[in-house]
Amino acid sequence: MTGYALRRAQIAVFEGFRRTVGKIGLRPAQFSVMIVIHRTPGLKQTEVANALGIQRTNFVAMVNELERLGWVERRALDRRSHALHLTRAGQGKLSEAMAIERKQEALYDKILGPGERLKLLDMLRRLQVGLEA
Amino acid sequence: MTGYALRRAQIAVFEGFRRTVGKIGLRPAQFSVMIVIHRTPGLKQTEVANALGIQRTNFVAMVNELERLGWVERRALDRRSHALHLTRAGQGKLSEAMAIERKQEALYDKILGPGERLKLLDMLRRLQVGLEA
DNA sequence: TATTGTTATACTCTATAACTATA
DNA sequence: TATAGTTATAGAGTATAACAATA
Repeated sequence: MTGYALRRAQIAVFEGFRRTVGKIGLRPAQFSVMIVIHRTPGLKQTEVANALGIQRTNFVAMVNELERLGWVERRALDRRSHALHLTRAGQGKLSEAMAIERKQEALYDKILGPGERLKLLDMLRRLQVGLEA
Repeated sequence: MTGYALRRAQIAVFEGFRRTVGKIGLRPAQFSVMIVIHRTPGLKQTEVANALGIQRTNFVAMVNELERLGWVERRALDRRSHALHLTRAGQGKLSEAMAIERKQEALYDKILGPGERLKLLDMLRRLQVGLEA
């Protein structure tokens, strides 16, 4: 029941994401990656992947694509590890995306009623952390 | 942000499902299908698929497998449509699964605090319905 | 003509094993 | 010996197009 409700709501929200933020060429996972790199530039690939619950093995292709798109760059830390940074184009793209996303969040606020969205985020976070512990 | 929180919580809850209900051989989607058939026996394939947001084209293989497992049966309504019913074995399997799932829901209750789980379900439902409208 | 079920197919996401090179 | 990144690969889940049989 809880799992089903979560799944359906997540699908609906992701669908909204694709219709809005998606228009400028960003998928949900790419958006999350760029936000982490923006907030903590210089993290290693594996660190970014771990922070997002992505396996480092699947993360390689993602970084390849973001690099190909010119939004992210790998900088050698030593001869086996790469630090991730947003390029100037990546910063711009992320700003665009966040502006669109803010409108979506405002929509969720409207649907749920005043203050309820923050309450929802808190419950989701507690549920996730409580289960992963 | 909301999408990300939803996704992470959903993954955590599904992971819990697989570790518990999954032990008796049911995946989340199969569980949801069997619940719908249990609540409204005799629905056509397409009706069950629609109720769950599954495309009828992808639903064929799911019903095939549930039939092969002996939990669901197709009964001809006319010469082109099938009504879906749980077999006796399917009823038993679903009862087992629901008993395990109830324990999981109790865990979510404990993690979230008294009454909060119902509040969460209500918000998720309103968000989903609000977005699909 | 529209509906129901179906097949084929492709694409994304995710999971595992194994490898290279470096620390 | 452990770590970081990588490749290859397989399995879910999901999406579209096209079709046959039937209403």
